[in-house]
Amino acid sequence: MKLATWNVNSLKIRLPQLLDWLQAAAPDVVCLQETKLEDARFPRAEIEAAGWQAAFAGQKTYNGVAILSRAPLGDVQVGIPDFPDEQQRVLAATVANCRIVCVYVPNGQALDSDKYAYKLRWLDALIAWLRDELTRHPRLALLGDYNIAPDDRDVHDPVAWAGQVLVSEPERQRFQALLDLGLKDAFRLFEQPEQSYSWWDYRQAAFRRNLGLRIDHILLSPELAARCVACEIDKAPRRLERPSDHTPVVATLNAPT
DNA sequence: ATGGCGCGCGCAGCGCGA
Repeated sequence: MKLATWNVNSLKIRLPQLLDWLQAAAPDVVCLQETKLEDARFPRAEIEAAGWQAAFAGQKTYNGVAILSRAPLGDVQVGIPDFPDEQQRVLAATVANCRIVCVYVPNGQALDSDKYAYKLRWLDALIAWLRDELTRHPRLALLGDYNIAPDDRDVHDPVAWAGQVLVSEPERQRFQALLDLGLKDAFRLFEQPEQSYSWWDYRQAAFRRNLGLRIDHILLSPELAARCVACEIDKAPRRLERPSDHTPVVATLNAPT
């Protein structure tokens, strides 16, 4: 089973690329972020015609998450329980006996911003919810745009980025708190190329120069981590015309024994 | 040189992302 996450930065613009990528990469479950579409405008027909089930929770202009699956999606849940939020950033569903949680973590903008305080509160609520959720779902995968580069090796220029949003210590502590729940960073279960990133700024020819950050992650509960045989960043979509600034991350799991 | 690009909205130029 292949699980994937991709921040598409507008599903309206990226739909043709997404459909091509689904065909080429052949994942089983895909979590999307920044769809930027109201539910009434979600391209359900095109996605279903390509052979996918879809659950989605969107809004106009900002945010928006979706889960696509070859197999039926059950127990769809929008948002973090007991954390009222107008921003559509969380979607969970059960697929093939696994709980899939799709997240678009707030960016935070800057350390002195209200948005940063919201990011930390949001992450605390996510952690508390997942602690509980893991007791109910031993097979759980948390996929998405975390807007956190967990380690200096996930940053092209750690000195320039030191202390800034996406790499600050409070954010990294929240990422560690997710690992402390027993979740494993699928990408780091394996030997990886140096300077592996999942996002590059549109400016400064950042992709060509590989000035990126690794901020899109797949975290797996122990039971799923034990079945994980590969995790890769797929840079191919970033080379296309009008790409998303993020690129997909894919984890491959063996069938349960 | 704090911009630089791309997106949505909506029809000019701004807010936002990371």
